[in-house]
Amino acid sequence: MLLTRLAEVSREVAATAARSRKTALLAQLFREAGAGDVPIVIPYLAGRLPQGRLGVGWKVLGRPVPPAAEPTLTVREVDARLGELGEVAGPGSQAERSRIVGELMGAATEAEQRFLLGLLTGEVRQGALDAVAVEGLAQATGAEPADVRRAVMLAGSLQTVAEALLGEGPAALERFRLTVGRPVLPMLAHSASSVAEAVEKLGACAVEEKLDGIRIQVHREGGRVRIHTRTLDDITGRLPEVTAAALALPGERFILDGEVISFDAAGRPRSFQETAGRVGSRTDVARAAAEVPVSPVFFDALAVDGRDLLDLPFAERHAELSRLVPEPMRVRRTLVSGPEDTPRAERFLADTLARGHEGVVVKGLDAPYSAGRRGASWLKVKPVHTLDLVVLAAEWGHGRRTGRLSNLHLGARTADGGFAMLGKTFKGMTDAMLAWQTGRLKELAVEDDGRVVRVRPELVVEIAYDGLQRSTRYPAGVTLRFARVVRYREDKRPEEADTVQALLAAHPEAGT
DNA sequence: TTCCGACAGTGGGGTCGCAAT
DNA sequence: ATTGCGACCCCACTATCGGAA
Repeated sequence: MLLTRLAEVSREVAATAARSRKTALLAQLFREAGAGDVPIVIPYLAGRLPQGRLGVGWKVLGRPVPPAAEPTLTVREVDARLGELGEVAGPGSQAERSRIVGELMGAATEAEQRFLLGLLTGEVRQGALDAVAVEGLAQATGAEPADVRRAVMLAGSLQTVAEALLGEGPAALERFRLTVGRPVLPMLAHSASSVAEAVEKLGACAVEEKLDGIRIQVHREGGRVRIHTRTLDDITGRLPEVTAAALALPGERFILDGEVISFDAAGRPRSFQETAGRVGSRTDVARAAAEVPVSPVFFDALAVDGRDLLDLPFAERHAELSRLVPEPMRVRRTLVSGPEDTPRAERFLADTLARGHEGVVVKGLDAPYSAGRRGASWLKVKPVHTLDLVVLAAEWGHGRRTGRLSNLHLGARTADGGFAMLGKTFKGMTDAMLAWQTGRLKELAVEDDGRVVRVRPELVVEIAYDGLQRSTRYPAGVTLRFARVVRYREDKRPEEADTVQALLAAHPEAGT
């Protein structure tokens, strides 16, 4: 199959709004692709590269090269060239990658170049990624979409399922069962604004502490332990403590879901930055482990004694977890009978925060484990802080925000009457707000370099955020975590905005 | 040879709009 | 009405490469 066909379908998919039409377009293309091309075509149209990391970004891509006049590239050729990219390493590799990419781009037409660029930079923007590709795959093969989705969750990979399905037909889906040793996409949580709201929605529930660490899925089969992240990366080698803990448990074949986090000598959780830095260390794990030891803390069991627990109610899965994992290695929790019992949930949240944790996750007791989804039965509740900050500048948006000023630079007042930038945000704005702020900020503009528009610091905006992080990037030494716009405060003048000093005083735990 | 800056990739994430249910 | 998905981009961290010292 020619690459130009993929580029064409991707453009069509991007141009249509209806999901059903996107699905139909993808299904048609999957049918056209022969058995040899399908393993490449499906990931490409789902916006991902089968090879994973290639070491190609805007720098390696370099300057645009003149496009070819005629489409001649086949998807298999492209796949082979990109495969080469993953192979090169060591001195001179960056230049070599640039050369390969340049050659590939030179052989591509303008439309193909656009498609490849999106693929390589992870910005396909066709409004159809994995989930829509799954639907298309189901349609192309006559399988039930729900069965395909489940197989993808259990296999942890769309590609594997696609190959089996196209080779053997819908019967192949049977093969994809929960297997100890093969990672499964984890269940995710939605947000709720208060425990009262969460308990109201879920009724009888468990309220669990939410630890601010890294999500882990631990598989043990006999003496073999594997640890995976949320995106199913294998990080076993970086977490010897977790491997040891799993081997010490009185079970031979299990899959556990939990969090890995670092506690200080006093037993308080270290900052997310410290835990994440430790988990990210690969070169000298022994030293990293000595400096920042981590502990696994589990909250769910997907399999015990090789038995698949996914479809059991959470209450039963947790009972299995409790049998296998001793208390300190499980998250703390309390059971709440329903809305009338909300005060208990609120006390538990207050206690959890006092112990230095992020918040709580409220979980319905009846719900199965929804692998790979944001199940409505897990609701996280975290305290939200707000500040009135001043817009210092804004960046021009992309995609559906093209032509709108989108990403705001936020400043707090300093002692000398100026403003210190604390970070940026593009979140929380409605289309109406985007339109309004674009007009207002243009009035205040003092400079536009085509990317960033600097403005007179006069517009006050209310910002919600989850806390402070240490920063080497910003002058105050801190930045806001997960900042988002709540509303504009036209009733406030910049002199009334919050100060850096007050912010630091409000977050002594940031330790600056 | 060693150091340091820039780049790539990965972790954590919230909210909106739209299509589908 | 509600749900699911994709788009919108953030910041911090580590590893690696490439060029400067």
